[in-house]
Amino acid sequence: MTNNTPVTLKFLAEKLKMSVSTVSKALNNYPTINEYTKKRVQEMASDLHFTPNKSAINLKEKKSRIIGIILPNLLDHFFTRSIYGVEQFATQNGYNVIISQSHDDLEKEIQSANMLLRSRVDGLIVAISKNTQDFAHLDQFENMGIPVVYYTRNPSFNLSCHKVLGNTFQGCYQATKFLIDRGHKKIAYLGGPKMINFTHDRFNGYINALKDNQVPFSAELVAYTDFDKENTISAIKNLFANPENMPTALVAFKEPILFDAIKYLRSINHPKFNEIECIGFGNTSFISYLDSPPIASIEENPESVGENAIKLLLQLINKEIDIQNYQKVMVDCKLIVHG
Amino acid sequence: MTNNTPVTLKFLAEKLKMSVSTVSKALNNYPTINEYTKKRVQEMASDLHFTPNKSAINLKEKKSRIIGIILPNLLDHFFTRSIYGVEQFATQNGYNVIISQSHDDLEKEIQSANMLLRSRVDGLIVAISKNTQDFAHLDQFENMGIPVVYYTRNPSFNLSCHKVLGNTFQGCYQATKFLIDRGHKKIAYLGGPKMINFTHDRFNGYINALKDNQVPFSAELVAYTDFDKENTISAIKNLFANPENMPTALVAFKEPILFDAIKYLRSINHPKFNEIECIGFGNTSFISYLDSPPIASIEENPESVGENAIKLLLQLINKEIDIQNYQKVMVDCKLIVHG
DNA sequence: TTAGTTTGTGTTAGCGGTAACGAATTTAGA
DNA sequence: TCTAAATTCGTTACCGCTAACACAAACTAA
Repeated sequence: MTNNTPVTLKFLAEKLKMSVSTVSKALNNYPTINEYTKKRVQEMASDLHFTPNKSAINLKEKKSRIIGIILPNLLDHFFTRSIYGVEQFATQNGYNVIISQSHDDLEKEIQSANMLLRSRVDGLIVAISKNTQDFAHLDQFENMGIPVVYYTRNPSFNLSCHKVLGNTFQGCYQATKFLIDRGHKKIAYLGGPKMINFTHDRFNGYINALKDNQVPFSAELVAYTDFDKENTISAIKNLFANPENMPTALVAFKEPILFDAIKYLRSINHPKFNEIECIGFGNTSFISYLDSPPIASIEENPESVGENAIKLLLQLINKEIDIQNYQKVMVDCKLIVHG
Repeated sequence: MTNNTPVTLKFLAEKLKMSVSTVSKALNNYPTINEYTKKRVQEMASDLHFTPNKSAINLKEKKSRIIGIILPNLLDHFFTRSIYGVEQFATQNGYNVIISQSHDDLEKEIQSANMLLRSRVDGLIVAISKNTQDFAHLDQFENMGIPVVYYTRNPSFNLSCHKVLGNTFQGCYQATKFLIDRGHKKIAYLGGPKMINFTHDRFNGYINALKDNQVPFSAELVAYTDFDKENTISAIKNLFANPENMPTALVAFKEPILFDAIKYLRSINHPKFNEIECIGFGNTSFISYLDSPPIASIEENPESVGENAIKLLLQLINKEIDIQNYQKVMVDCKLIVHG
């Protein structure tokens, strides 16, 4: 059943004994084409399963109607959920999406960027790898007039770029405030890698909530970890080291890390384990299966982050916003209290 | 910093006072071009950040070096892990990957297929939606000479297609055998939606393990559910309804569903709860956080499934295997016994 | 009747590359 | 010294599609 002659406009034109341009215009519903002619062409096209060649159109139109996304990985539900928001809105507006994972590796991120550049994407949405310090591979896009929107993970020091972020300050503030309102005075904070930009914002949310509610800050109650379990455990050990200053609550920068912490605390039979109340960023669906679940989750609304990123990107593509007029969009978090 | 004149071959040629073809051949390292000329061209190209336009190349070459993937969704770790296998091998061979989610919706699957067809992907890897009965939108590809490999979810009745599957029969057999070897005689089986093709294979694995080990089969110990929690609970109620025929072990078709089952059994304070041993398909990372974890997991090796799919696809693209010579590849599961 | 409009279709150039073919220059062999 | 064979680069057609422009036929108005 394999056709050897591809069905092109030219092929249709020959079959119909018309010119290619008439066929093209008929298929694109040009007003200058006779209705009867349009019908004939469109019928022939569907009979022969004509599929326009996107490469040819891209070449001619100088746009691809493709949006590129670069993100660290697809195993993190934050990212997969954010893609959902991007895809929805992109598809509605006639754009397709190419997703590329960097696996948090700068080299792979550069490869992905170059690939997407060659593919002449109309715009790029990117969450940078944790090692990205140099941005030459991403700056190329703007140099070619292709807008770039950084989302979530972004070059924090750089103001000359478009950003869409979760309002992680507000999320952490709200969580801390919630714990204070429940009577906690010793609230520990377990932060993430200091290279990732939101780490600092979250800490500020924590600090500000303490201040605004006259809860004294103690440096002993703050520790940092990364995505490694061992480091998390040693951070937790430090937080719970001083019997005079024992935390009764914990805010963690990411839920799986919080689960490691909870698991450890239980494994050592912490005397007041049942009284410790925890909150982490994420709102993982697995929480319902845990025996000692966090009291609440900070829902980061990844779909909304993704949707805001693509909305901004499309405005930039359509020149509704000047590419040099750098935007910063914040998406609020929501505290989900678990039954 | 935005360049208004795009850097094309023509532009380079004018700068260098050479012809486009010389520039093209120099960049592609043709042996007929003088070494010194090549050096000049390549330096100029990198100075001006020349990026070849993929659309133009695709149009000329009649291939895109893009592989399309259609899958139900990215929230299921089986699929995201399988993508990893595909991407790795595709990238190594100079192919890029476009991922498109169907969200288990036939209409979206058709849209994705048409989009990928217009993009002239060189090959397609697809896990069909649970509602896909008609395959016209996928058959188009083969009609145009573009190979399609079905993976995991595939049209079970159709032999005229390429398939790469997890050996779900073997996985379920092994799990059942493991439980038998641990002395269980009453092993319940919780199956998935009957429309999904692997459901039947898994059941056969279960049945055959029983037979081969002279464990009597009881229809009371078999129930089916889908991805809905309520249905899972009512299935579990049925399985544990008869006090004369109470299961001591359980094999479930997917881990999150198994977790729902475990949670329910514990919530009703099942008298022998601690003695019940469970196994599910998946090997979710969350298992380590559970208090009553399954005794083992059936690791489906999604990365390997993905890798086998792309390997087969590339062989088809390269005509190392005839497109009509339909292949079926099985990837074995592995039983992972926990702690 | 003649000129100006309207309507419908064809001609053609160009998007950015590739590569077959031709042509000019240099080198080698007799 | 002269011819044949390399070596190196340019000319050109083409991939599939779009759209500006040209153009012919039919229609309208004066």
